[in-house]
Amino acid sequence: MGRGVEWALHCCVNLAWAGSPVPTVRLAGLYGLPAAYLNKQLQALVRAGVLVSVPGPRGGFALERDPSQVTLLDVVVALEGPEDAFRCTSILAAGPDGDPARDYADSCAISLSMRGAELAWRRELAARSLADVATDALRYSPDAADRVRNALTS
Amino acid sequence: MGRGVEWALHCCVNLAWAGSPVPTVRLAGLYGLPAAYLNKQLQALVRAGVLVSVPGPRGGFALERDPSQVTLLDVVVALEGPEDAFRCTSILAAGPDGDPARDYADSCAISLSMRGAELAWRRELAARSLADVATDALRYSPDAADRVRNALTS
DNA sequence: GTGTCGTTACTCGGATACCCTATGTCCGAGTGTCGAAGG
DNA sequence: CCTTCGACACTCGGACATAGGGTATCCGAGTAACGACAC
Repeated sequence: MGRGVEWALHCCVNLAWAGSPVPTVRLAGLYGLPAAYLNKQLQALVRAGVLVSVPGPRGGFALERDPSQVTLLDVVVALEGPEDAFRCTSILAAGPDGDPARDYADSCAISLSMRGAELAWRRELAARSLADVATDALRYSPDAADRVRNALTS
Repeated sequence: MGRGVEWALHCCVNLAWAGSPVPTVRLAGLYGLPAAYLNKQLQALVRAGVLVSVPGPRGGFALERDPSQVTLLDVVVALEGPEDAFRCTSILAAGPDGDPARDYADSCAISLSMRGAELAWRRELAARSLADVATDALRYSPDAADRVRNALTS
């Protein structure tokens, strides 16, 4: 999985705390990340409908929806793509008595097992929203939101 | 995820049906796979203790344990490595009031959520053995085992 | 004082290089098998 | 007929190329803010 996913998740939580648009340079400066590359990830989130971008001075990125309406799965899918990590290429089609024209993704026992595991993974990610994560973070360090807001608006 | 995982899983099920050592060329020939590269994957399975390799004529690869004692997770970990897909690099350490020396993997809410999801994924894979998969496959096409045995010993 | 306009600086967005890992290929070391020769 | 020996063929195992995607960077298009100017 791309490293940009970690950056994007942290940025989304920070944007939830910020409330107003924040430029990429400011977000990247928080953790010393390469701003231009982070920009690329945030663009993908805009295309996926997770963020909105505001051009010009006082512009930047902001959450499109309420933090409780954005799941971790939304962010991961936006950056990694919708296809599963395990790709069934239907190699059974070339096997003994296999039908070269058929798609075995829905009948091959291996494909089904792997897909079941990924489904469990997706279910966990879909059950956790940015708001949940932000709440957990505040439970651990209650003034994190204030510190982030200060750092982003200084 | 590497494409070799799919090949390795199918080969493991076929080896369970074969019972005796099968050379790489024979396994690759079943599905028209590149034999030398498949060999590389099988070597990794040997290093992980999933398969045993027998050199010389009448040699090849065979399962080290009973098919019911090999889980899908064993095969995946052998090829993809034990580390999680999501890598927490503790970028919080560089953030506001972050401790540059600390490892945030066990306290960062994002890291914990992602790890929880991967744990669910691993649990699913660990719950399915090669024997389970083979049984499911036979439920769909009952003579698959015979066909594979014939193709491997012809 | 107020409205208008031009300049400016700031932001995103896409186009452009680079590098590492997955992918694919090849040849050598080791070993069991088979056959022939000898007893 | 049985044993022994030697050559052979087969297999794994690791070392050697290649390609595609993640990673990183830069520059141009567009826009809102700000200040100056005219009324």
